[in-house]
Order: sequence, then C-alpha cells, then structure tokens
Amino acid sequence: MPEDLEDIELPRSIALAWGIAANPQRGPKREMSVERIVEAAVELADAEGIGAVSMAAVAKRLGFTPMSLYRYVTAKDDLLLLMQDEATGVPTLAYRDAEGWRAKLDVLFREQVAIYLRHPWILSLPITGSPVTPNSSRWIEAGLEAINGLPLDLTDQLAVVLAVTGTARWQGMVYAGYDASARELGLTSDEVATREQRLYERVVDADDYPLLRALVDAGGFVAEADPFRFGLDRTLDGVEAFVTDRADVAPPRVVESIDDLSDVADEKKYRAAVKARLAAEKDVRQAEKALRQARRLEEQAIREARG
Amino acid sequence: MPEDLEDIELPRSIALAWGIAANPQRGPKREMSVERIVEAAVELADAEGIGAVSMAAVAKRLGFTPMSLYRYVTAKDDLLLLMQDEATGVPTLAYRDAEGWRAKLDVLFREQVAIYLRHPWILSLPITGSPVTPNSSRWIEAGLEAINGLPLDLTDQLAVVLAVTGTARWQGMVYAGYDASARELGLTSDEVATREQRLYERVVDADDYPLLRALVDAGGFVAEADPFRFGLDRTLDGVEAFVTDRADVAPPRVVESIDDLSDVADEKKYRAAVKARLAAEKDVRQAEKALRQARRLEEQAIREARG
DNA sequence: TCCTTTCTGTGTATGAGTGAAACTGTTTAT
DNA sequence: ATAAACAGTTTCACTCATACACAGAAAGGA
Repeated sequence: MPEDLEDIELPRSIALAWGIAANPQRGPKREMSVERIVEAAVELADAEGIGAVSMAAVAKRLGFTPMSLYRYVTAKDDLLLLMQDEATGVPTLAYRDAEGWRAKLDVLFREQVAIYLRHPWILSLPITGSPVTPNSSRWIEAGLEAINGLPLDLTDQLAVVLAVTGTARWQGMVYAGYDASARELGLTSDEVATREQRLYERVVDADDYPLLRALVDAGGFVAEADPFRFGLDRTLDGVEAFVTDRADVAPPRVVESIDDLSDVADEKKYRAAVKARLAAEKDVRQAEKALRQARRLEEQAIREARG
Repeated sequence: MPEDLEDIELPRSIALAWGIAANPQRGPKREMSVERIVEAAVELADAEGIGAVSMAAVAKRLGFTPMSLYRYVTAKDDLLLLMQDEATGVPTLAYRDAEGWRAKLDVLFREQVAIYLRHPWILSLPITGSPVTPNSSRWIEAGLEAINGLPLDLTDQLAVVLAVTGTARWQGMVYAGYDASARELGLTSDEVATREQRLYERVVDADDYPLLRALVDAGGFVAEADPFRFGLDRTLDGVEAFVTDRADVAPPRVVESIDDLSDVADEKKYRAAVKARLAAEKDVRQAEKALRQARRLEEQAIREARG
C-alpha cells in the first residue's frame, strides 16, 4: 500500500457533499450557494433530462453567467455527484414500521425504485465504486438496519443490501427506459410495451430463437406480471433459507448485543426467541407460498372449466 | 391501442442491427460499411472510453471525413445502439456443457460480467426498455434454454433470466467503476478499494451511521469476499426452492408442451381448487398470528437481557 | 484611514462536439 | 443517352466545458 493512501486528501466534491468544505473568509459576499446550484440543476434534469443540464443552462436558470458556477463547483463532474446525492435523498422512516426484515427491505426497495423513476437521469450517471456521499450512506445504513439481528456476518449483510440496491437499480433502469421511450414517442407505457412486443414479433424468428419466440408468442413482454417482484422475492427467499440454516449455529448479532447481551444470563432465552421468530416467519412464507399455489391451481381450474 | 401500433415501421437502427435495412441499388460504390464503422467505434471505446467516440474520431480512424458516416448511420444514437449489440456479442456454448440449470446460469452470468469488464462503456449507454437487437436476444434465448424444463410459467422464466442479467449488470457496474477509478488515479483495484475504505472512515460517523460505521471499522469495503457471488447464490437458492415446491404439482413445461395443455373441462377439480385456496388462506392467517406472538416474545427477551 | 490580499461575478476565447445544407462527382436503371 | 439516386466533401451554425484576464467588493493589518 503506497504512502499517500494512508492519509488521503478528501476530493473536493466529496467534501462538498458532506458539507465540510472550507468556506472563504474574505472577498465579496457570495450571491449563490452550492445548494441553490444543485437544486436548480436537479430541477432541470427532472424536467428536461440530464442532457439539458449544461453549466450555461443551470447558470441561466439562476440568472448568472456560466462561469460564475465554477466559483462553487470545481467541475461539472462535481455538480453531477452532488446532484446524485441530492436527488437520491434519504429513505423515509416507513421501513421501521414494517414488520420483519423482509418487509423492511421491501419498503426500502420500493422507495429506491420510486426515486429512480422520479429522477431517471441518476441511472445515466457514471458509477465510480459506491458513492461516498451522505445520502447514499443513509440508504446503506437503512438496509443494514433492516436486516440487523439476522445471523449474517458483516460482509454477507453488505451483500444482501447490495443485492436489494442492485435489483432496485435494475428495475429502475428498465422502467425508466420504458418511461423515456413513452415520452419520446408520445405513447403510454403500455403502448411502448406493446410496441416492443410487436418489434420482437417482427424480428425474432423461431429457428434461431425458439424459446424466445415462444415467449413472445405467449405475449411475455406485455404480461401484467412484475418480473422484478418475482426476482426480489426469490432473492429474499434465498436469504431467508440461508439465515434459517445458520440460526442453529451462529448467534444473531443485534447491534446492541455486541456489548450488552453477551454477558447476560438470559441470552439463551433471547436466542431461542429469535429462532422461534425466524421459524415463524418461515411458516408465514410457506403458508403464503401455498396460498399462491392454490390460487394458481384455482385459476387453471377456471380456465379448464371454461374451455 | 392506436392504429399505428398494429403495423410499426421498424426503426432504422433496429433494422440495421438485424441486417434487414434496405440497401441502395444505384449510385457510386460504397467504400465503407456499417460493420466497419461499428467495429472502429467499438475499438475506440474499448481503448479510450465512450467519451472518445465522436463521429469525427471514428471517421478519422477509418480515413474519411466526419460527415461521411451519416450515409451509413442516421445519428450517433444509432451508432451507439449498434456498438452495444456488437460488443455484447453472443454467449459461448460453454453453458450447454454445464450440468444443471444453476451451473448453466452461472456460466452465462460470468460471461456477461466479463463482457461488461471488457466493454465497460456499454454500462453508460442509455437503456430503452430491453434492446430489441439480435445479440441481446441471443442472451435471453440462452438464459431461457438454461432453465428450460423447470416448472415455471413463461413470465417467471423471463423473470429469472432478467434477474441473472440484472445481477451481472450490477456487478459489472460496480467493478467497472472500480477499474475506471483505478485507471484514472493510477492505482490498482485493491488500492482503490482501500482508498474508498479510507474515505468512509474519514467521513462516516458512528452517531448517524452506527451500523455502517461498524461495517467500515470491520473493513467491510476491503473484504476479499465477493458480495455479488453471495447475492446470486441466494437468488438461485430462492429459485430452486420455488421450483422444488412447484415440481410436486405443476408438470415441467418443456417448450414442446406449450400447446398440449389439458383441455379437459372439470368442474369438480375447480371446486376442489377453491377449497384448497381457502384452506391455504386460513393457514396464512394462523402463521401470521404465530409470527406476531414470536416477535412479542423476542422483544420481551431483548428487554430482559438488557434490564 | 489606507493599502494589500483574497475573493466574486463577468467577458472573452478556445478547442471539441453534432449535424444541416449545398456541392461535386459516380454509378445504375430506364 | 439520360436522369435519378447515391457517395463522400466542404462549409457553416450551433452548443458545450472550461482556461484566463479583468474590475470591483469585502476583510485584515498598518
């Protein structure tokens, strides 16, 4: 590891995001502020897309000349990072009211997707590792809180949070893509899906793509089912199975339990309670699964009775 | 649904991608070709990033003037779509040799990640729904083939394929982001991770982000574990559990079986299905009740352990 | 009080990008 | 043979990020 890694200069953009950048003491009064600039840029991006965000356009919206912005932001990339953090915002507290880690993660997931739909341009910004910004960090924190207490070691916890984030981002990309096409073509989202279905029908032949062709013929791209819902549910199923397996071996790690619970007599009772809860959650999942299956069978029976 | 959706004009870019664009009959011989242009553009993007891909730069690489490209490609966006399809390529046949659907999906997953690392600029192109291009379609086809025979209906099959694709894309984004930072800063990937770790250490405080801070202190961002591996494994676990549950009831659906569904009208079966569904709903309610009880017990145990 | 330093917002300039339109010369169908 | 269709070029109008020099404003030190 080289020397300079041990004491890194904070990049100006990150310092700005955390509000710990040095502010000038002398000179004329500032007429703008980083916050106002970022706000204006976000409004612009929301309204007309990220392509409309030029230094000149942002400055014009604020009533200043383009170059004046560079007194606040060192480069456009800085501005984009700050925009990302601003638009990402923080999770609401709704996830705390949700019962169980699955429901909590689900709330966080849906809020993230909603954000990507509200600010789709976030998805077109270049990613550089995980953004070390305050609001992004809050989402990670919330995700960790949602699964806190599960018998997962720290890297696995991060992996679960990342999986949810990634799924949200993926769904956001696809849906925002539909929205963008819709706006561009002047159609509704459904019509765009229909259009895509038609394109596939026109272009995918059964010789080269037998399975895809079957899927297209069955109307797979205009189905009302939400494929991302399914994917996330399976992922969480997998996590659930994983922690249920480990609940027997590894003790659950609640954040307070790190120092509080280890030396208490009732720890055994506590562990048993957690295990019971996990088992109960699994029971619920299984019962719900059985219910879904029963519903499918019923629908199939209806079709058969009609046909 | 509007009229024009019923018979859509193929967008020129998509027609080009499928090689079914009308070629001119008269006039001077063409000196270039769409393929050569796309190839040159991809080479440029691989070498110097998508930012280096300007019409002028591509033309220069081919020894022509910038405007000449517009005889082959209607706009830069077209070129970008074609580049994406070209760089995406097709899956190798390795997945066919893998045993079992999980291994097959895993091969496809890793190949996709590798592609994103080889052509990271793909990830910065705007997504418009799913790209209706030949190579993208081949990946979907391969994914469907990998899970063909599992007791999943078509929309769920698509959901599984999409989940794997999304995870690959997500991993690609994060890793390519690290690569990009590494190149930009002249560091190795490990050093970039260390740098990020240091930034988090500097900036995340334990009051606002207790769990994230604990993760950072434990070196969670320089851990050698692969969080994406974990996520994908859990997702596939979930899919496996899902199909195992359904295997008892639903017959496996191979592609040929699509049209020989039972067309028997059976009212008795339908009534039984409804009854089963009602029973299942009751089970869910009971399981949820037990879960609530278990949660209460757990909270009580926590309080006792603390007090 | 006055001067120096530091900072603000502005004006101007540069190099690079997309792409429209008009132009010259070539090939093919009729 | 002739006209239509086309290839590649040239020129032009526009937008963009940002470097640099400037005039004036605020604060600190003499």
